[in-house]
Amino acid sequence: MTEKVVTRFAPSPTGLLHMGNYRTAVFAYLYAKKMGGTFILRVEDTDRARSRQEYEDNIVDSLLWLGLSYDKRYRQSEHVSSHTKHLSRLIEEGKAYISKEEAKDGSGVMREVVRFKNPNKVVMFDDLVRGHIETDTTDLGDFVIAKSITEPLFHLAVVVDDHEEGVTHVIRGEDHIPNTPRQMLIAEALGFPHPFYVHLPLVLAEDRTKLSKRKGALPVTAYREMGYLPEALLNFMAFIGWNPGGEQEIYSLSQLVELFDLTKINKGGAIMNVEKLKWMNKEHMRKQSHEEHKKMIRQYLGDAFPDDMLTRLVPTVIDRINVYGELTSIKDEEFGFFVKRPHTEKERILFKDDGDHVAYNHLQKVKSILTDADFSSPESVKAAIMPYAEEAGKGSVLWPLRMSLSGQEKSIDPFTICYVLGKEETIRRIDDVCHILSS
RNA sequence: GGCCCUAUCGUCUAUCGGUUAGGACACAUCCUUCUCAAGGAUGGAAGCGCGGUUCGAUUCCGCGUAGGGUCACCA
Repeated sequence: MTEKVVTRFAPSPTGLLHMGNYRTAVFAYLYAKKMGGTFILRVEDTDRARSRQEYEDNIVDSLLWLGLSYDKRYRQSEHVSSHTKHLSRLIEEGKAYISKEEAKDGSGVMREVVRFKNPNKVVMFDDLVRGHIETDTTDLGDFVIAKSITEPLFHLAVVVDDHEEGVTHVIRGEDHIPNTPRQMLIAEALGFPHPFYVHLPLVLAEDRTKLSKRKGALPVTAYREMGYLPEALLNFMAFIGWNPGGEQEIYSLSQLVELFDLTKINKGGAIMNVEKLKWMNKEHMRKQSHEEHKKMIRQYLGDAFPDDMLTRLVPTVIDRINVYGELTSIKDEEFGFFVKRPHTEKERILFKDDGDHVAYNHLQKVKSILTDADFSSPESVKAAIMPYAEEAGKGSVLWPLRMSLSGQEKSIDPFTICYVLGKEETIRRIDDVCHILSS
């Protein structure tokens, strides 16, 4: 019988976390769920001076938004008494000692810190993605594991917590590889068995260095604010450094859980490509229902659009954006004319060298066709108009029609515009333009 | 600099010794089209170098090269 898998995501609440950070959470979650195990969120707040509640809140928000629900959540500071207990034992057994030395803050005052007594040995472990790694710990020296008996530091806290929570797989970024030997030394001194180590390749910025805030990495909540779908972001993050094989790329969270396989994790770091993320977002948008589309679009378009008009407009909007947030900048230009009648000068209505009367006659004819036309879909409108347009010249008919309705040189096709506007408004706009042309 | 890790198209990747080295994003061209999108088709584009092992290496090993990570009383 194999042991039940327990993984954890252990961020410190000292800032807003970016995709590189959450990507480790994605892998830890996927593996735990795949194995029917437990996923723990441990907030590493041992640096009490830098830890902030708002950052912790942001971490929780982000995780839940992504769909990475944890089975347990706690703060490392809640376990200090346990850290202290094990630390005392280490000191009693001579495996750690209190050292009086000058504070590193430059104040010159003498302070006591707790150092681990390094046995100076070679430690080795078999990383589940990188294979065998061994390090001579001699050059690590007697490293500090606590500021005082009641103020444990990272390495000690991690080792004690992972053991007490029964963590079986430590899944983290490869920047933690150098920390692993220290933590193994502490675990051995405490008599704890070693968990499996899984060091993930790093998420890189454009310059191939570790992604970081100062290189422009955004907190994941910023992607939410930009109108990305959590499923898309999750899918994207799962595919940085991992691939199930095969050619499908769009997967839901539950499918990812089903497919996840630790042995298929890559070793090399990967640059995150925003263009691909946008494409993936569009693919996930396409999987949403009409109601979901409408709800999201309404958030960005506001109340200016009557409900029935918005319903008709939804498919076109979805077609034209990759991310909902794009609507913020294009809504007036691309969709504003639906709710605000365009004001168009005579010259812009004319197609190429056509004269006023040509456009006027075409519009009158189209108007009479549309008066009896079926407006139930863009296709039905198109079916009504096209025979005449084919006969009279498509540009000469369709350009003035589209300009009359939208006032835009570049816009959605005229049939869809008619359909969205509805018969009454369509005819009203044609009349307005005919009025201008005949004056 | 010490220690550690990594190496297939511009980018993300497939290949578990034998393939015309496949896919996706991006890009280009064409089709569609009154315009702009969307969509469809096509195309260019890769195994870091040198040695081994092997009948055969992108794949296994070594060396080199390049890149990255890490060296706190942060995590």
